[in-house]
Amino acid sequence: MTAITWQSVQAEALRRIRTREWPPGGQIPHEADLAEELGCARATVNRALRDLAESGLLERRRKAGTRVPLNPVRKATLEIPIIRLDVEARGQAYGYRLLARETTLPPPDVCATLKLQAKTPLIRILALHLADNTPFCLEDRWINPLAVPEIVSADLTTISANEWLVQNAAFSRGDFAFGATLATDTTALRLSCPQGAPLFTVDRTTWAAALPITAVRLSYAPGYQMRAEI
Amino acid sequence: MTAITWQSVQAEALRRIRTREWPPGGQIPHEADLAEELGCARATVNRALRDLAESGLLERRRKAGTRVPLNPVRKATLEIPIIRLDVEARGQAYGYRLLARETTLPPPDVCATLKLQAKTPLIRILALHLADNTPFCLEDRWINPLAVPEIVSADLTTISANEWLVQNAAFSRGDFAFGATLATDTTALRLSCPQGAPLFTVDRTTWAAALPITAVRLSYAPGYQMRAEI
DNA sequence: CAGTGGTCTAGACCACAAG
DNA sequence: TTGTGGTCTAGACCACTGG
Repeated sequence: MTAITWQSVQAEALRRIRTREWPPGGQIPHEADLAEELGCARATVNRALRDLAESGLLERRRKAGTRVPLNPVRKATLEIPIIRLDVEARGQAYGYRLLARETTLPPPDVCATLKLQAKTPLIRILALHLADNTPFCLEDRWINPLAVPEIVSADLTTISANEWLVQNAAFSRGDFAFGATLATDTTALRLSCPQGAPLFTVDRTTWAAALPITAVRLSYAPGYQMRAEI
Repeated sequence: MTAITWQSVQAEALRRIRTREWPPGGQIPHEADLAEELGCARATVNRALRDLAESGLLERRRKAGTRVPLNPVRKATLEIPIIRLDVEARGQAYGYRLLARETTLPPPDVCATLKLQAKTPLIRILALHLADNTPFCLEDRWINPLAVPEIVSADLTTISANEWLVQNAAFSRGDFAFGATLATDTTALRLSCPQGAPLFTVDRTTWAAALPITAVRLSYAPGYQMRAEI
């Protein structure tokens, strides 16, 4: 008969935060006290409060205790699916077209983001993702063949580099930067959109430990929105 | 003498996923088996695998067991600070200017996102956030006074609505949509940027249970990037 | 129906950091 | 130094869901 779950403890904690029974900037009781008050084990309280701390609603420090932050930095979770699934989730038919593939020396900015010597040849991929036969997203990618040697023999005309890498190059770390850019003339042509249209872009870099795997810029067709919840 | 932590179990699990010792699409051993193999308690294995499942690297289902997903949907964590802290974290001086404040009937699209009757008057705020005295972000906000009555007497000339709401209106749910828009003439004027510049925008709606609190569009000055890690 | 993950407990020890 | 959260354990029961 365990009516008390960590979720119920969490809900009660949330209530106290919202009602300011636990005021912003203030300490809250120790885990042990709360456990006794609520009639459950300390581990249960720990689970509830740790979870709140991970979403930014509490700050916990050993010895210092737990407090309600004055300026909570909320954490939203962003789901990063492969592009094909993103399209299919919208109920549209996915299409893919490889526009270019070459092995060449990367420009300085790509070297910098990947922290590579300028003389390392990389594989460059240019590809278009389609939704219901209209351009959805333009993929401009650089791949480090030293990190994923199998890529050189991969057939990237039927499967996108995006998807191939997700399935074949487990990475340990990735950086994302979201921004807005103008459609240049060539980009506009490829995305079938007006020149000068505002494009939502994602710059992403992935690493296997210290070894850079790939850097990619995804330029989404006008109107695209990336969603998240909190 | 507990040399085995849930982090070490997680690292071992990650290794097996990366080396394909646990292949994509395949089942992995039960928690109990793993616990025995690794010489720790099942709770420790549970903590490690649950955490991996939360980042999308494993799929767990009662009775069905745990498997490595074929197309992992990775989860990135976005930190959403109040704008002032965002500016200050860049080492810039924060500034704020209230451009307009009125109580009026919202346009249909705002009613729709907030799921309100068209005849509900809302508070509209237009404000500019500055970094080192240059425009950083334009805030166009609608607030439901029924959700936060105290707002009507708040002095929003010195503290931004952004900050005031974070501190005074604990919300339970929020939606985000990130996109790119063109700077219109008036927006360009306010952000001191060329007309037609690409702007990174965030549309955010927050709720207290079923009660809509606020809808806001943040338009960032050209060049702004939002970052995340995985 | 039965196997798997989900969770709770009571107790213990430990790591960290504030004072 | 010492209080606080972080974690592990061993065992137990439960909830969900696949077969």
